[in-house]
Amino acid sequence: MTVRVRFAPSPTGALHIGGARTALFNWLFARKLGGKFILRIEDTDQQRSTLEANRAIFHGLEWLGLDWDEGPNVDGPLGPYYQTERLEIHQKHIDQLLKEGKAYYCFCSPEELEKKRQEAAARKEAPRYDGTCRKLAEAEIKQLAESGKRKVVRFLLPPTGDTIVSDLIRGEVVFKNELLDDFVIQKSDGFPTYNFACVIDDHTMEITHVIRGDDHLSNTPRQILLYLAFGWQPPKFAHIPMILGKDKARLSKRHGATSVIAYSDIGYLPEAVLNYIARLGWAHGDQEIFSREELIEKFSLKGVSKSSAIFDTDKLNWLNGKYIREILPERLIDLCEPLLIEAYGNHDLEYIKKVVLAFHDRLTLIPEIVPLSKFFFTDDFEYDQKALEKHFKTVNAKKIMETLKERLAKVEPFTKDKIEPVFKGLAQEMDLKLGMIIHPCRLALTGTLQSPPMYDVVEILGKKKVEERIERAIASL
RNA sequence: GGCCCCAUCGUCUAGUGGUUAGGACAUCGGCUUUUCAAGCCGACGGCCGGGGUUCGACUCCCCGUGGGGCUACCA
Repeated sequence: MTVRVRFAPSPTGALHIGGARTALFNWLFARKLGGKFILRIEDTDQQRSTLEANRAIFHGLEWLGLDWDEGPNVDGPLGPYYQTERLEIHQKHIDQLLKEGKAYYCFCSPEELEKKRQEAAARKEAPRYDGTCRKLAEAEIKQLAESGKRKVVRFLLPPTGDTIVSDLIRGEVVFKNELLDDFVIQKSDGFPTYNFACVIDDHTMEITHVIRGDDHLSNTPRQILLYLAFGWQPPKFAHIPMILGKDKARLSKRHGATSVIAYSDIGYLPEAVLNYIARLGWAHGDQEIFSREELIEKFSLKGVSKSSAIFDTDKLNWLNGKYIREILPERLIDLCEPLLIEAYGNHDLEYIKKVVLAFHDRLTLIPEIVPLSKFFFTDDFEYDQKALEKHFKTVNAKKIMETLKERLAKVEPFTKDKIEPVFKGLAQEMDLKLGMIIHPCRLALTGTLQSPPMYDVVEILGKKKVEERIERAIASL
């Protein structure tokens, strides 16, 4: 039997980091085993589901390169792939349970239930549904229904016994049926609840492995009971650990960027994010860097850990820097160019390319190039105060700069291999350490003490700018 | 409250009864260099606590503690 897994987000917000990792593990599992990766949108919450969130989820998955074999926009034999388009299927199964006496109508209002819950809590009892409507007679049901009273459908649970979840990551987890209550499977708006729709859809879509967040483990016995009620074979389950924020609380907006797309906006590369989240809760020996192909090759549920993981931006940053250093120059240029144009207006593309390449090795996040390269695009910069004290207020600073200016004026063509000897020759003639020339020069040209290698900067800036800036420096000496 | 899951450096993790408990990020130091990064080398730093089991426990069992989850007409 071929493996079929699914990622089943609800479109109530952007694709967040946790969801992305769940999607990734499912995707890797399918790709590794030559199975199918299915995307199903669980949009049965009419209040919270939005079209925008739906698009955001696609966008996030696409950015990470997690393509689905069946799902929205990719027809498959077992669709549709929006849960709300499967309502007849759900209804049919609701009816079946009702008919078989495995489910029943409940007319208790939310207010009544809430009141009972509070009372139970006050008595320090578990807030479980008390089964009021379980014993309703046929005639009563009919009458209540005809009176237009809102109703839900509840699943009738076996009152005793154990339900065992056989989890691929956690082993066997035993739940006592008596601790569960008759949960709602169809809401008063006629929509199925999560636990029900999930089971019906997973079964009818022939899902073989349910790989999902740890937060669903406690829901699993309810779902298994449903499978059993239908006489179905449950899929295999694998509950992966959650991702937490620095404060060990579940990752949320409070922790800053949580949506995958936010990471794109901040300047992370999709391969870095992919690599990072793959390693959150999963390991393959000591290896840290994995290409997409390696991930597919090496992924296994056996490597998934049981404990939750804290999201560590520092490590993500390190990975991102590593990936940036490895990407093709053309790609880096494509990434940086719009940011530079936005910040500094239009400039010659060739010039922009040279600037970008000068910073290729020194970026952790793409947008860092904007402030770092400021001096390449504007004369409007101040000298760093401390640097000024150190490198401009030396006895022969003026002499050095004047001589440097004269010499550079004669360089032709103005390329770094012609520029370098000027600096070195000058140092030798004046019996100075090279730094004595380079430091003030860097300060004159960039206003700072940090820049790409000096000769590169001089060349890229060009003869005219270099002269102007050295003059400006001399004037301030 | 009840039930469930989890527990190795600050963080991500390797480990599967006998190891100097390994790697990575971060931090700190050194080297290199025209600066800053990068890179290389090194340092710091960990088996949550208590009981068992065993010749021997990070590893197995129990209890505690801590963290997380579920307990919705959310998913």
